[in-house]
Order: sequence, then C-alpha cells, then structure tokens
Amino acid sequence: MLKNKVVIIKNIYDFDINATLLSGQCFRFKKNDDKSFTGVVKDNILNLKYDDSKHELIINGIDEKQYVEFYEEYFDLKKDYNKIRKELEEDEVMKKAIQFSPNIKILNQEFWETLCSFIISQNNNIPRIISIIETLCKNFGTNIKDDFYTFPSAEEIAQLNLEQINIIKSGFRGKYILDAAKKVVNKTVDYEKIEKMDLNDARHHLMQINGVGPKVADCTLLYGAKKFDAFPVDVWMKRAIAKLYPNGIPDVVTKHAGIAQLYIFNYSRLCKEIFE
DNA sequence: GACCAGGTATTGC
DNA sequence: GCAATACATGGT
Repeated sequence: MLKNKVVIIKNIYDFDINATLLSGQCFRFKKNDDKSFTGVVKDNILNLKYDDSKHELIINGIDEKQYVEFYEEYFDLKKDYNKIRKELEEDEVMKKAIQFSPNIKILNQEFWETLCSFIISQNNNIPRIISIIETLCKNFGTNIKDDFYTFPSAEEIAQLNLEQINIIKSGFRGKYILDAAKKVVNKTVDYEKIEKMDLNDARHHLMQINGVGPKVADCTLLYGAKKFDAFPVDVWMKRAIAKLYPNGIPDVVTKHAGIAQLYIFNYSRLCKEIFE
C-alpha cells in the first residue's frame, strides 16, 4: 500500500487557486477536469483542490511538516491580504482590479526556476513559455515518476552547450539561459546576497546576466525572491497604466507595488472591456 | 506572409 | 540618453 501524503488546510477564505495559478506568474501548474491543479514544485508532485463549501484547501503530495516549513509561505498564506486590499481600495482603479480577482496571491517560488522561467518569457506568449519550460524539464530535469520531472538545477543547465540547450527550441533565449546558469553556479549572481539587498541593488545584481533586463529582473525578484516592492512593467502593464493611470501612479499603489502589479496585470489581461 | 508574444542587446544619432 | 532594429519560434 503506497501512502499518499496529504494535508488539509482549514478556514481558507481568500485563496483563489484559479486566479493564482493561471495568472502567468508560474508556469508548471495545470488544471484538471475535476477543477484541481497539478504541478511540480522542487521534487514534489502537488495536487491542489479547494473545497468552496468547507473552505478547505486540500494539498496532495506533501505532509503537514512540509506545509508548515515551506508551502505555507510558497502559497503566501501567511500574509494579511485583507489589510493590503483595504489600503489599495482607497484608489478607485485598484478597487475595480481587486473586485475582478480579490483572492489572487503572489507565489513565493524558487529563485533559479523563476529566473530561468522569466528569461524564457521575454518576447514570448504564455502558452509557448509553458511548453518550452515543459520541454526543458523533460530533457534536463530529473524524472520523479510517470511524466513528472523536476525543474533542472542551475548546475545541471550550466553543463550544457548551446547545441544541447537548443533542443528546447527557446530560440535566441538559449544563450541567455546558459549565461544565467553559469553565473548562478559561480555565484556572480547569488540569492543569499540578493536577500540582503534593496530592490535597486538586487535589480542591477540580476542584470549582470546577459538577457536579463529590468522586466525579467523585477519578475524574478517579485515571484522568486520575496521583493514585494518590485513592480514589473511589461506590454500589458504599459497598456494598463496608460489607460488606467494617465496622470501617474498613486502613492498607495507604489506602497504595495508587487501585489498591486499582480492585481492590475491580471485585471488588464483578462478584462477586455478596459480597453474598449 | 505579416504581425504578435509577460524584452533585451546592439547600433546609430 | 533615447529611438529603431534584430532576435527564434510558433500561432493567428
């Protein structure tokens, strides 16, 4: 009898797994026919299901200890979003963006995976980003079981040459991925140093990598390095800001930059009426 | 076949 | 400094 690890989190009232896992901040969760999500984090195969009536989050694939030590923070379930939302709602635009997906959350993902994923994201679309990352894991990650693979470590990627990385058909991004892996392995880019830096220093630290500019740096810092004051601006955000904040971004948005960005990004990407 | 996609590096002024 | 352009690949 194979034991199936599971943890059930009770009294969860503000976690929208759909908005969170389909928001373009992560790329390895897939929705199943039963509305649950399956994805790989580290070497764990997770299955998440939210029970609306009981307000329970059921996570298959991990135990209580792993939840407390890692995944509670990974899914950002420690943070007081109520307080942040209340402050942001002073602004009318934010109020609408929050109403659209009030319970979306920032994922605190692993540093290297986030960096590598957002290098792949540049000048690319989300379905293709997902497919390239899947190919990357299949080719260079470690098989866990069935068709599930870990995200390959920086060490594993750093050993590859250009011809090998081109198997994943990431185009011109291949050389960027190799440069990032090498610089993470030799600690030119070091997460432990980034943890101690302010946002601006951390950005420039990351931008030592060829193929990492302000946008990839900010996404990496927000979703993979707990820099919640990062405010990634991509094509969607540019359009949204031009339309929603023609006279500039209010202070309250700057104060909660990271989370505000996720609300606005999600709102502008999914709510077409804004631009009509 | 042109144009776009969670951008960046390079070039030219 | 800032605008224009190339960059791989796949989908409309």
